[in-house]
Amino acid sequence: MTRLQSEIKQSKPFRSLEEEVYLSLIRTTDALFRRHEDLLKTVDLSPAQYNVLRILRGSEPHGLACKEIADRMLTRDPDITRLLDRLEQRKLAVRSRHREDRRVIITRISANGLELLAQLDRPGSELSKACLRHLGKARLRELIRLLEAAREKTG
Amino acid sequence: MTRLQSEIKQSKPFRSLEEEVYLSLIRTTDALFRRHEDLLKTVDLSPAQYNVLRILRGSEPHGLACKEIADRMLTRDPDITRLLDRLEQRKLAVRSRHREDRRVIITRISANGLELLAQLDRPGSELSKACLRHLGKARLRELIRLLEAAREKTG
DNA sequence: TGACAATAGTCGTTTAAACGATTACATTAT
DNA sequence: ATAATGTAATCGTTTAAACGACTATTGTCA
Repeated sequence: MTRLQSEIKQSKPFRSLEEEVYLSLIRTTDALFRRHEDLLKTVDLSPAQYNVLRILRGSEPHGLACKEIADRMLTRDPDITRLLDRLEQRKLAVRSRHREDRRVIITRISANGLELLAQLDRPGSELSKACLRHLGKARLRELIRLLEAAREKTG
Repeated sequence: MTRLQSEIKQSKPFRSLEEEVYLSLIRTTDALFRRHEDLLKTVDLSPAQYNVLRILRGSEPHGLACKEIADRMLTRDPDITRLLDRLEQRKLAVRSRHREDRRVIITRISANGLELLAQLDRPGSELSKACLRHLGKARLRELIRLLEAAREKTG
């Protein structure tokens, strides 16, 4: 009986190693994700909003088009427009139309947005460390290698 | 420049190995998750609904209380009631009140539900394999070990 | 040039996720 | 016995996710 089996109180063995890896990935990621979500809730941000703000900070001072933001996100979002609407309403981002290609809207992070991110940098970093530091550098590096290898065939 | 950095077109290095692992987990899991979601969409099931159906199949012939279902889920769901409502409406599950403790509702998977799951077993298993088989047994086992170790401090 | 296709972003609508409050029943302690 | 506490599940409401249709602008090519 594997550890994951007992965690989810499953009596039957997994169909395959591949399936066990997939389920283990979901469970591990969800556990970490929830804790980060809790942190973000303290400032009323969703993980996707936080992700976009960090992308925008990284693209300063030029800003990015919607589609470019979508490409950079960790998880796919089907409606960037309204996500940006909410950030703009809260004055965390600013939008403006591109001069040359008037189809494009350029979004930049605002001073407020930068401030909010700055406030989250330390606790976010500490949280990841608190959850994963016990693995040690060697195993962390190995995990990164394996995850990259796992993504190879996912399109 | 790491692989994940170029995938998300990030110019700055990660703050720490722990943070890189966390982001890599999200990206890897999301990629696999999406493909499974697409499969489930063909029969109009959400991943959470599918998860519950499999839990219920595993608990046959006794069925489970709501809280027990919640405990076994891969991801936390804040409203099992309505998730089960939908399964019941579609005749994939059946609910009945516990005789001894009348607070408890026991849910069981229906014949329809079992049939639907049976129909998904093969393609689901094939999908995981298609995404991960290239790692080989040794690396799959190593990945499982590392993921279990990663979950140790996540509560 | 002018029709047609491609691209960028937005919007309408349906559905479900999330949160808190609430009901119903069981258990415990006094 | 009964009040208080705990537990199981449900429900009301707000908000956002998801999907497809739609508008606006640019690019292509006969």
